Amino acid sequence: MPRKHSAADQPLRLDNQICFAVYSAAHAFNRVYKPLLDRLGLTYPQYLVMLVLWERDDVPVKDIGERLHLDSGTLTPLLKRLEAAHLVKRTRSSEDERQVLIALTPQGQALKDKARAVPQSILAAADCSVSELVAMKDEIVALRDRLNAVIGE
Amino acid sequence: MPRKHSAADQPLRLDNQICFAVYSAAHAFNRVYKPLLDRLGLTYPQYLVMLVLWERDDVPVKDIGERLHLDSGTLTPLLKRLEAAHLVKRTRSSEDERQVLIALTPQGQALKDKARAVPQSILAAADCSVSELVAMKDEIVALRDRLNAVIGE
DNA sequence: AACAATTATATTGTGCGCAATTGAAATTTG
DNA sequence: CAAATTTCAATTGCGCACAATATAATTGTT
Repeated sequence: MPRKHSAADQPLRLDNQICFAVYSAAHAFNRVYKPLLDRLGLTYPQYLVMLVLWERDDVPVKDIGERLHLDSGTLTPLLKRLEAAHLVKRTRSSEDERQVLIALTPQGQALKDKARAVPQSILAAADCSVSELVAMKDEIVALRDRLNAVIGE
Repeated sequence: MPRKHSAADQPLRLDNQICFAVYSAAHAFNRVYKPLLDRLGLTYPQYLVMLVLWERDDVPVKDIGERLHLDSGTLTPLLKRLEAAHLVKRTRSSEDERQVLIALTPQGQALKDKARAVPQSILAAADCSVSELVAMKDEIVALRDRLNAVIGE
């Protein structure tokens, strides 16, 4: 008897690819964030860096990179733009001259208050319960970590 | 009595953000795909375009853009690179001179065979069952579509 | 101490991704 | 049918993202 077509039957179909689901969801998030972050004067990757710094300040570039899985090629120019916007200060560590420590300016600290409205707006846009989102987040993180394990880190 | 800290308590913590889970998962996929797609001479976005074309050929740029949620600013140069690689041909439609139709070359068609190994490798890297992946994919697509609904499309 | 290996950041080059604008072709409207 | 509007692709400019390389500082080894 004839079977229905399933994902396993047509692995090259775009709509069967979880990677495209993730890819397009990331872009959708970006588009939802854009107007919210425009008010803060931040791009989405800059917002991620600020989230890291709002948790802990005065950290080397490397720590931010490990947290966000980004390298210096991405972070150096991004951090220079944040410095130009007077949100962070970049200073070479005196203990280890190789390191550049990133500290928040008073404006950078103050921006955290304006940022508190952002997660609420995102939650509203996602249009589902917090517990559902947390469950999905945990699944996606677990998948991400398995993928990262393959490429060795 | 004291409560445990939950995601809802600390909405600005990086690890509580589903958007970062999605963002970092997309990058993880990219890194897993890279060595596989290098053998095909494709980047990941180029691979997505080829997936669309392998399903249906000879389509206007706009159709590809709608399928992948990408605009001409992204697609025009990407398609020119695919043309330079002799994988597609770009021709203005005679019926509607505004449209540029994208057709696969014989090499572009032939590349599909080499691409069949890719999804298997990704499945292995994801290290979980097909049914789990399909379930996650459907959840992520549903979330993406709710986000897209908010920004109006 | 001298040398080699490692580490942290910076730089260069390529390819997205998207906003804003342009220009040409098609459609709608008066 | 002519003018206004809409549509499609291309272009420009900016900001990631990452590979590859460079440079300087630190650490490890003999």
